[in-house]
Amino acid sequence: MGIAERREREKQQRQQDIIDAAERIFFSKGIQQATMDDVATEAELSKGTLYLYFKSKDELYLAITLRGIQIMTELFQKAVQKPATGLEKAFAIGTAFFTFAQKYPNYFDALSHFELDELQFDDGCILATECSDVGQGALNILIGALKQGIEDGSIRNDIDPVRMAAIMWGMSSGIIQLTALKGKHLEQEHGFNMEGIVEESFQVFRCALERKAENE
Amino acid sequence: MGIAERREREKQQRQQDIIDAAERIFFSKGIQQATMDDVATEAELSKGTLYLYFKSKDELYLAITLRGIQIMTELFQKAVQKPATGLEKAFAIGTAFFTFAQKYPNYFDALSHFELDELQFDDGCILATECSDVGQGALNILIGALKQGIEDGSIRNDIDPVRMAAIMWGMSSGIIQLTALKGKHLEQEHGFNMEGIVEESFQVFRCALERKAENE
DNA sequence: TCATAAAATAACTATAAGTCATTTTATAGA
DNA sequence: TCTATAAAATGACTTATAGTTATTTTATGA
Repeated sequence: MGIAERREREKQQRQQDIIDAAERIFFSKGIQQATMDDVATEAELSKGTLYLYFKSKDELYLAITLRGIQIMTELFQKAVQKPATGLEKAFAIGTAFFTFAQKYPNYFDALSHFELDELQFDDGCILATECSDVGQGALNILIGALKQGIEDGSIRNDIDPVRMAAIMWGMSSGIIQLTALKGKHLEQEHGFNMEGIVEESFQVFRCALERKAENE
Repeated sequence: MGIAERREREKQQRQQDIIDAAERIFFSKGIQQATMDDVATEAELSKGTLYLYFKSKDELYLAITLRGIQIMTELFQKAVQKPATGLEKAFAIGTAFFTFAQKYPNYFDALSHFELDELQFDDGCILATECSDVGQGALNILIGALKQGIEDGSIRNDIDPVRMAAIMWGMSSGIIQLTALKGKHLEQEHGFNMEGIVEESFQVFRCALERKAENE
């Protein structure tokens, strides 16, 4: 049944086209200001058609969020390719996270809002579940790096990798939100550059992860 | 002019009453679901009257946010009363921050959203400015503690207190968002308790703040 | 060529934020 | 006490926009 397959492909393509249009509108005007009519016009479709593909405006934004999380996860996967030790991998992931936030601020923003408002989506929302799952996959990469580090001796062995990954995740998110959102303000008011903040944050993590001296 | 003063007092009181009503509505239904008509009914006023006191729904929510930030700042002020050293004060502030988030989750939620969406308010918005200012005051308490710690020798002297305060602020916010929002989920899925996460986060900070051994 | 199903449309409804002409209330002066 | 005026409050109204649905268009297979 080649036709059925083609139609399915076209349907998928149309869905992606709608997300493309929604991205352009949402990212340029801001989600609050953007309307579904805007998106429909941008996608060269009627508004009703949008609702054939997405249940609501929130769900359409969630589709964009998922894209962001997927991109981030891919960056994490690439980041752990080269480094040898677990510690180095952990820092490579950290760097990738900051790079992601800088390169795709709109996706990072979407991610932040998702994490803050995740509970508002019910369990039936497939896209929300997928966002959670893919996000968990990203976290698993970090957990894996920490585990490896404990084994290869580059990371202290008195930490629980899952707990520490959660902590690093939360802390990194917080730092990036700070730098990404208030970066310019902090630079102007306090005169310190954001890369320095990020660098210093890494020092904090290094201190927490590295094996303590034997004489302690 | 005793009458003018009384009227001013009454006006202030009414404003507070509206915020009270809005809190009950917003906190129970959620901001998205709550309507200004709901608030008006709860406040036993007409909707038009609400708009005599607040320019918009967002601004009304900002008034609630400000309350939260003020409460948090007061907790910080109390927290630094007892401890002697700067390091102890810093940790007392950290504890106060976590306590605040646990005791007033709705205020913490408001604070998180404010930090994430702060830029959407223009400079003319007095309430937004006030939130920023009071929030800066809270941060200044932490900065002061770090400065004192550097002087009294309880905190290593190779850090910049302002930068480190910003980092600790960002990281703490991130951790609390993680524990406050996903706490139950993490407990069920991964079986670790939130207090442990918070405790371990403190260890990370301790490691970053304490003076290194002399032999390094 | 026609019947059918899938896809798309656009006019429609519903909801809720925000406004404004009007009414009510409180106060100061006659 | 009565009245003019200003402040405060009202609620019906406007506007904006998310979401729905009856209808139309298009593609497919017999």
